[in-house]
Amino acid sequence: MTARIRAALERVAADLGAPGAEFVLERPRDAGHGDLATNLAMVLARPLRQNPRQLAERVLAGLGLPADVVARTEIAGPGFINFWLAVDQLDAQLQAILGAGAGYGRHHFGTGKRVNVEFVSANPTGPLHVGHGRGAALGDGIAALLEWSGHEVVREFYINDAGVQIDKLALSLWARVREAAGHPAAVPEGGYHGAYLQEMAQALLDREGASLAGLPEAEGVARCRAHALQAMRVEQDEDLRVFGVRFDVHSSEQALYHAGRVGHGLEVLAAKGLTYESEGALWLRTSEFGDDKDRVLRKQDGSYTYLVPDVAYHIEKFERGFAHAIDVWGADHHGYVPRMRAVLKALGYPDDFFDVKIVQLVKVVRGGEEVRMSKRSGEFVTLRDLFEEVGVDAARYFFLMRRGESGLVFDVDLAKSQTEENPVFYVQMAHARMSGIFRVAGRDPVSVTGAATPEALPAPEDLELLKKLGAFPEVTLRAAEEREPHRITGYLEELARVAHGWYHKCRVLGEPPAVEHGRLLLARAARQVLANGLTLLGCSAPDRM
RNA sequence: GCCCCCGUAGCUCAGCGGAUAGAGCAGCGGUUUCCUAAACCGUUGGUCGCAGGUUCAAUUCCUGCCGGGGGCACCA
Repeated sequence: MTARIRAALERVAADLGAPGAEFVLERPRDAGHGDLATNLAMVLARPLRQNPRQLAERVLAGLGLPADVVARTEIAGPGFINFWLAVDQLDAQLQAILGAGAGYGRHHFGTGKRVNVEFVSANPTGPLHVGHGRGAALGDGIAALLEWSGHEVVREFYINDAGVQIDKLALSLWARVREAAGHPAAVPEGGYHGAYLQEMAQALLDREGASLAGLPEAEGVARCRAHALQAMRVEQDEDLRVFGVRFDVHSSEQALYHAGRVGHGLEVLAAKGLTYESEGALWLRTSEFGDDKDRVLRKQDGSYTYLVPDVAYHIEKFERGFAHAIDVWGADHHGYVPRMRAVLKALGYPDDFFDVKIVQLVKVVRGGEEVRMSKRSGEFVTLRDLFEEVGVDAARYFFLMRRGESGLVFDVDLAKSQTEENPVFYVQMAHARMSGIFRVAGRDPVSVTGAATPEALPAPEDLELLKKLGAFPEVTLRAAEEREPHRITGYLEELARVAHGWYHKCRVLGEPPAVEHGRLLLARAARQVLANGLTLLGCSAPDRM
């Protein structure tokens, strides 16, 4: 439908002497401006040197769209052309929703493209906290949006299992093991003080025996390192599994070294002439590609900086054949973005290969007071604490409600509340109500088929609901293009509001047969779209609450 | 000092360069013989941080300020 009008507009633009004019044909925010509106006449005003409203008349005269497609048009405001679609197009829209079913809202612009979405990638040095949860929800949400647009998506978790932080973890656990066995010991400067390491130490002693604490330090630390890495992985994986996030690939920093990928990365950079030696260190010329300054790759002491394995990792992603590599990073890494961009640009990768989505901090509020978290002191809110308290659905939904770049206030009381004020509840309730109609009717929604005549949907609320349902594919398209799941939550809340209003105003069961049938179709469509949206966000769509 | 993000209603936030800037909550006023009142309807409330610029058109793009947050390493 939209495509047909767009094509007609393009033809008229060409006829008027402005082929290829860039105009917009969209669903206006204000229902009083029709079903579709275009700014074509205003865009043409400048090149054709003519008044936009006069041009709009010439455009309309040249369109020649039949009355069974467009029922009415008008020229409004500074030169907008508004279109009202013929009413029987609305039944076509209803059939499109029911016909597509669980696939309604999917797109194909990504077909044939492989995309890598890397997220969470928490250091294996402690339990996942709420910030990781936001990253998990966002990364999974973006991955789902990309799948919905036809991409082949790989969800990937990068394990920073090498480097200084892991050394500290191993030393910290070793200290706890010694301590628990009655030896004098202290968690080192800059180490991890959380209670979870005391528990882990005790569990390790129980399993291995007290002799563990008497091992020579080097061996004891090595044992602790191996155990801590493994145990943290298991714990994080389990949290994520319960949270509904599954990864296809776990990439390990250690493995990158072992597989020679790090050396390969350095060779690739050197072969492009991007590196040079200075002051005993090896540098990368990132400043020529948008970074503030050049960056060190190999320090004076011969060890590599954090950048090296990370660059090697992104080279590897490119060489694995991904069209896009999307990283979800915490706000504390945002300063790192220009540097990585510079490197990949220097390597000559396409501009749209690498994209970073930043998630700002999460502020957890309970009873109107902020719940503080501090990894150092060991007092923090873990992801598990949070979703065990509010439920996985609420946690995922809340994490996705805001754009990643915005700070997020997570109101625990609101997330738990079973009232209209809680957006997850509100949206799920709308789905449950639609389901309730079929339950009372004793019918399977899928069994309701056929066409809806205009007489079968007599109320303005019927048409309003149908229109809102019709907007879903545009929302998923834009959300996928921008990689912004919060657009889905916003839409679902609008849809839920319209659906609740419709439910209240428009009876279904017991109406004249034609109306009952039309509204059952509409309820089925609404239930489908609500379910599709919730599924896309990783939330359940309950039939009753 | 430099970089990034944010600044929109009392609060939390939406708003691909378009029309009279929206929603939820809070406030005020209503609604229930009814498929879940766990709901619905109406209404009050705005210098879109400030100043320039580009444009037929700027909350949106650009520049500079102001305010809030985050980041600045041969740490990860």
